[in-house]
Amino acid sequence: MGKRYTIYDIAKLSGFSPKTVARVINNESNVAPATAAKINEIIRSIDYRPNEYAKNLKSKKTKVVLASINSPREFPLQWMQVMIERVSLLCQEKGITLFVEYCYDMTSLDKSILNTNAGFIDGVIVFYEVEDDPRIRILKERDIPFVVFERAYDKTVEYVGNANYEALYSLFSSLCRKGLGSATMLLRKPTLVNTDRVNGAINAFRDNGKDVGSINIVYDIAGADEAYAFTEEAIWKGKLDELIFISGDERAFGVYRALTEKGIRIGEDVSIIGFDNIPSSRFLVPSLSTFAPDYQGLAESLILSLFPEEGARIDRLIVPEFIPRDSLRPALRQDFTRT
Amino acid sequence: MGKRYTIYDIAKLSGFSPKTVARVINNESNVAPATAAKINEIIRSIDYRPNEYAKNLKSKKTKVVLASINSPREFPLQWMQVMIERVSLLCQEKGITLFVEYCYDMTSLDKSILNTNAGFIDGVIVFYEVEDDPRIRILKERDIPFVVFERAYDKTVEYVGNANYEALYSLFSSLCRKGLGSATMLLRKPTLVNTDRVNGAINAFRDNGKDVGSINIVYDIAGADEAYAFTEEAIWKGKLDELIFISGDERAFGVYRALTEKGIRIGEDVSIIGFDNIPSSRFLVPSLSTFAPDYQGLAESLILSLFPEEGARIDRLIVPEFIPRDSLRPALRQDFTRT
DNA sequence: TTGAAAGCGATACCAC
DNA sequence: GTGGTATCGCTTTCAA
Repeated sequence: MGKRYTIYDIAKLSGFSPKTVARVINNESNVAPATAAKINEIIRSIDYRPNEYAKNLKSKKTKVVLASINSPREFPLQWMQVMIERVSLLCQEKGITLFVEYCYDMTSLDKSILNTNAGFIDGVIVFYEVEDDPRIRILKERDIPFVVFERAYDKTVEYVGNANYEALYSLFSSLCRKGLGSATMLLRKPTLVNTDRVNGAINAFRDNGKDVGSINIVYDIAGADEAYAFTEEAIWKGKLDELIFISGDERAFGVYRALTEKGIRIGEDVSIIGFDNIPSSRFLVPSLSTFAPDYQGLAESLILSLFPEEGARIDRLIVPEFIPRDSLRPALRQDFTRT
Repeated sequence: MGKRYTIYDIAKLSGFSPKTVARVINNESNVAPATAAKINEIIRSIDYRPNEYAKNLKSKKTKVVLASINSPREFPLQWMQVMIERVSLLCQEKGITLFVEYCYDMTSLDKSILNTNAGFIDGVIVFYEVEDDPRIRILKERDIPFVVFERAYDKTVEYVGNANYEALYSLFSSLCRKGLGSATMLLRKPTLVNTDRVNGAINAFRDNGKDVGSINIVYDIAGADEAYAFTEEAIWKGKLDELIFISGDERAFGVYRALTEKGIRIGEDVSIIGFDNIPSSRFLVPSLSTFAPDYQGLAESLILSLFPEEGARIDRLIVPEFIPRDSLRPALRQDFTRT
């Protein structure tokens, strides 16, 4: 029961040699159609499935990708899941096997696949890279191909991500032209992703003849709690800017709550913009304006940079689409071309 | 460069036989301490890593678990991500390798790992089982151990999940005693998960001497959009019940929006309860009451039922904790013991 | 306590 | 077109 067949069994059953069976299995040329037909019939009838381990012992055939996720201690952010899902589906299409591994503690990678199974893995996607990321050290040491998602600290390294600078530059340029005078940017850490976003906004202000000092950059907004606390304090101190950009829609919920509690009207007294376009954003009252990353495109570029394909262009920086919604003051909301 | 060492290299380097090297690597007994020390030293110095494929060719040693996710077409729900993260971390601890695979189309599983690599995989966690799930057919055929997350349609099958019936029964009992008279339950499909929830609520009504007819069960609420549309219509028709339970916090956002737009006060005119305890729930205004599943416990039970451990009890049904918040009318909110 | 040799189930190379 | 056989790197069995 449950006996597993091998090519030798098929060889015996068909009367041909194991090599010929292998030829049929791998769709090699130089096999008589009749032979192939006969062997294929047997393969089907016994429900033969090759042994993955044997297949990869002599020569590595199966492509294996590892998605390594340095999970932030906060509740995971939704875009991550969409990203993984897209990557998973793509891998399936291309016959790539996908591991997903979360790691909490960058210092104890001992048991991780990344560290243990060199030679087993053909490519790694590094999510949430940190400065001097030990994962990247290991990957470099072991000569394993990898891509980082979003701009890497390590400049020598390939990455794929949102065109954060361009997105923010173009958004704030447009807003400045419509009369925006001041803004607050709430961000987690001064990561490269965030500094790109900040620089985009600042340069837009400058290039549109506005006072760069009117942009208030605030870091250490780890989650919605901090966003709430910050907003509450800003209201209390009477220091609320015209617009708040907050990195990550999930965090925007904290801003909304603080504002709502204090009776400040979002989309009228103040404008809010998020990033990621999680589905719930549409249902906030008023609906949250945000950037929608091209998750599918990002996934494709990620896989392509691990396994380049003839003639396939890799977009390393993909511009997210701005989705204007009711959280923008009417004056700021106009003239965006929704696609 | 990047030459991979084998046990033969180590044998040569140490002067012992490959078998002795293997003994050391696998911590077998019958090795002289001095021998072990010497060999271990060499292993460390050359940064030896065993070949996974060779290791598993003769006899399967590595445990491989596949998380198979039948992804709903809607944006993925957040609890799924938490679940996977917990499972991933647990696998890491136990030296289990975890694959994650999403599938959209239950009818085209051809390219999936599940279908392709039998013999490679030692256990599967099936998420979002559907009726007559082809995945389960394959798993049974191929004799691959598996668990289903949440109560399975297939009665012959092992599962681990939330104690949905108990959770809803106990909640609604408590609410009935505090005077709840009518309620609406918004659900996606009449899955077993949902019918358990429904039955829990209905029986609580009955056992507390309330009219079971006052519970309004509504299916086909796939996402927040449908929840919004339903609520809007209920308001318009003047048919709003005292309380709305909605399966999945994400969907509750639609209810909130409809209610807010119409000026109906949540937590006063009407009470709302969700399920999943996503972090954003706390930031809704008013904060959303919900059930918090024990994700860690669920992950542990899932892995344990795939690979039972001596003396470890498996909780197949884990009661989620009810988190009362401001979305409950004060009269209904009292007397819950927050833990 | 140690080692020799025979697999495991594919692939690869070279004959025919 | 087809087949023989060495080979991949480890485990297993049995003998010393």
